[in-house]
Amino acid sequence: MMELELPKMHQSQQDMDLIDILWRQDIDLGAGREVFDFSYRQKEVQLQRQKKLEEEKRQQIVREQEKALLAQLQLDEETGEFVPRLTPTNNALTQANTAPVEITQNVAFTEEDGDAMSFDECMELLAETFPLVEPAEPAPPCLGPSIPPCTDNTHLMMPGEMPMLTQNPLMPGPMDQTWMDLQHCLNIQEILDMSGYVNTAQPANVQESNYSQYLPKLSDVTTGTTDMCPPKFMNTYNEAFSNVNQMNLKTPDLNESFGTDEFCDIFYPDLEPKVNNASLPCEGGNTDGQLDELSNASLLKPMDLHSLSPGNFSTEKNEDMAEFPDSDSGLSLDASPNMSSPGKSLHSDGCVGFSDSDMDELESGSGGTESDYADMLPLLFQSDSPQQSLLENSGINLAQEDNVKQPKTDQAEASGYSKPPFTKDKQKKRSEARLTRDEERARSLKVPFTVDLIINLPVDDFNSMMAKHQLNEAQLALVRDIRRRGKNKVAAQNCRKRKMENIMGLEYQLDSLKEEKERLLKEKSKNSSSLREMKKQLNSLYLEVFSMLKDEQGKPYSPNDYSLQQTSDGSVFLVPRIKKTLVKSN
DNA sequence: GTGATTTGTCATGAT
DNA sequence: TAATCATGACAAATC
Repeated sequence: MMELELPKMHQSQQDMDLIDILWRQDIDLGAGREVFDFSYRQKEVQLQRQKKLEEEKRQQIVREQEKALLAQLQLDEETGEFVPRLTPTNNALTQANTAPVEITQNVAFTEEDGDAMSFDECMELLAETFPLVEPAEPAPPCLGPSIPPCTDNTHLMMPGEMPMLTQNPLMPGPMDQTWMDLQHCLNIQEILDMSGYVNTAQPANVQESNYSQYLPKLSDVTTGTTDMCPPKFMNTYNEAFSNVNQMNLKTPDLNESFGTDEFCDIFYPDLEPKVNNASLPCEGGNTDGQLDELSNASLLKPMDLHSLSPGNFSTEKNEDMAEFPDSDSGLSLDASPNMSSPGKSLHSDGCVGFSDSDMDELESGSGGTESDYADMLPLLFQSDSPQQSLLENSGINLAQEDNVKQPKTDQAEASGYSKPPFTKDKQKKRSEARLTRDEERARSLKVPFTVDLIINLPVDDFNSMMAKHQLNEAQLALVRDIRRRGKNKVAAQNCRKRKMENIMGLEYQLDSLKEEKERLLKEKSKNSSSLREMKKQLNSLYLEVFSMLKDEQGKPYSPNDYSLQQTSDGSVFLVPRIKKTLVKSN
C-alpha cells in the first residue's frame, strides 16, 4: 500500500507545484489562488514566505556582486563609462557577473565595433522594448528627469532598479497601432529571410502557397471559356506538336520553340487557374482526358488493332500483297487494319494511297474494337472448319465490311480532310513492310490466322483459337512471337505518346514556374523597398524616442551609449551600452 | 555520306 | 505462373 500511495503523494506534490506556478503566472490576470484549489491556500502562504526570503537573499547576493564588480571597474572619465580594470581576474569576474547582460547585448557589441546600431539592432530593440508605441502620436515623453542615469555598471540596470518606461507617468498613451506596424515590419524581414525568396530554398512551398494568387492573371490571355478544344486550338496544337516532334525531346529546344505565353495559351487556355491544385493538364488523368483527346484527334493516333480482318492466305493473294505493300498493317498505329489486310486490299481498290488521317477516320467510324470483334469472332468459332474455310469466310466478311466503310473513306478523301504527309506515308509503308514479314512467315508456316487476329484477340479467345487448330511448335512459336511483337509495338507507341505528353506537361510546368519566379521577384523588390522605407521610419522613431529621454541634468541620452530593452513582462528599460567596452577590452 | 527522326523489336521489370 | 504492360536500348529505314 505504501508503495502505491507514495507515488500518488509525489504526484500530488507535483500537481500542487504546477498549480502554484500557473497561479503565479496568472496573478497579473487576476486569477485567485482559489481558482485552482482551496486546499492549497495554506501551502501558498508558506510558499510566499519562502519566496520572500529567497528574494531577499537573492537581492542581497546581487548587491554584494555589484559592489564587488564596481570595485573592479573604473570610471572612464572621457566616455563616462565604467570600464573594467585590465587584470585577468577582474576580466574573468566581470564576464561572470555580467553574463546575463552579455546575452542580450553580445550581438550588438561584438558584431559591430562601430558606435552606431544597425537597423536590425534597432528593430530588435524596439520590437522588444516598445511593444506599445504610436509614432503618429506626439513624440513620446522620455524618461523623466527623475530617472537617474545608470551608473551601476556592475549589473547595469536591473529591472528592479532601472527606470521603467511603461510605468512612467509621462509615457504616452497607447501606441499599439504604430508598433504593431513596426513589428509587422520586423515580421516581414523575418519572413523574407526565412522564406528564401532569393535562393528559392523552399520553392515547392512557395509555389503551392502562392500559386493561386498569380495564376488567375494568366487567364487574361485566355481566348475563351470553352471546355472543348476549338478548331483553332486543334490546329495550333498540331503545329506545336509537330514542332515538339522535331525537337528531339530536348528541353532547351522546347523552351525556345514554345514561348511561355504561347505555350500556355495554346495548349491550356482554360486550365490555367487550376494549376495550383497541382493537377496539370498533362499529368495523370487530365493528360488522358485532354491531351490524349487532342493527340488522338489529330496527332498520335493510337493504334487501333482491334479492327480485325482475317485475310486470305492463298497464294494468288500473296501476289496481290506484293503489289500493295501497304496492305498488311493491322498493327500499326498509322495503318488501318480495316484497309490493310490482304483480303481488304483485294476488295478495296483505290485505297492504297489513303493517308493516315483517312485511316483514322475510318477507324473512328467503324465502331472500334467491339464491332470488329463481332465480325471477327463468328468467323473463328462458328465452325471448326479447316483453315481454308475460315479464310474464305474472312474474305467474305471483309468484302462486306469494305462496302460499308468505303463511302466514308471516299468522303474523307474528297473533303481533303487530311493530306497524307510524305514522311508518314513512308513510315507507314515501312511499318507495313515489317508487318508483312510476319505475315510472310506466318504464310510460310501455314499459320491459319491473320496477324491482326493473332495480336488482337483476347487471351482467352486466342487460346481457344489455338486449341482448335493443331499447330506444330514452329507455328506456335511464330504465333506467339507475332502476338508478343504486336502487343509490344502498341505498348511502345503508347509509351512514346505518354513520353511526349509528359514532356509537354513539364514544359507547361516550366513556363508556369518561370512566370511565378518573375512574379515573386517583383514582389520581393516591392517588399524590399517597403521594408527600407519602414526601416527609415523606424530609425527616425527610435532616435526621436531617444531625443526625448533626459537624464537628471536634462541632457538627452545618446543612442550610442544607451539602448532600450524590453523585458519579458513588457517593461522597457534604458540600458547603458557599457558591455561594448567590456567586449572590446577582451 | 551523315545526322536526325521514326518505328519496330528485344530485354527486363512491374502489374 | 502466365499474360500483359511499361520502358530503356538498340537497330533499321527514311529523310
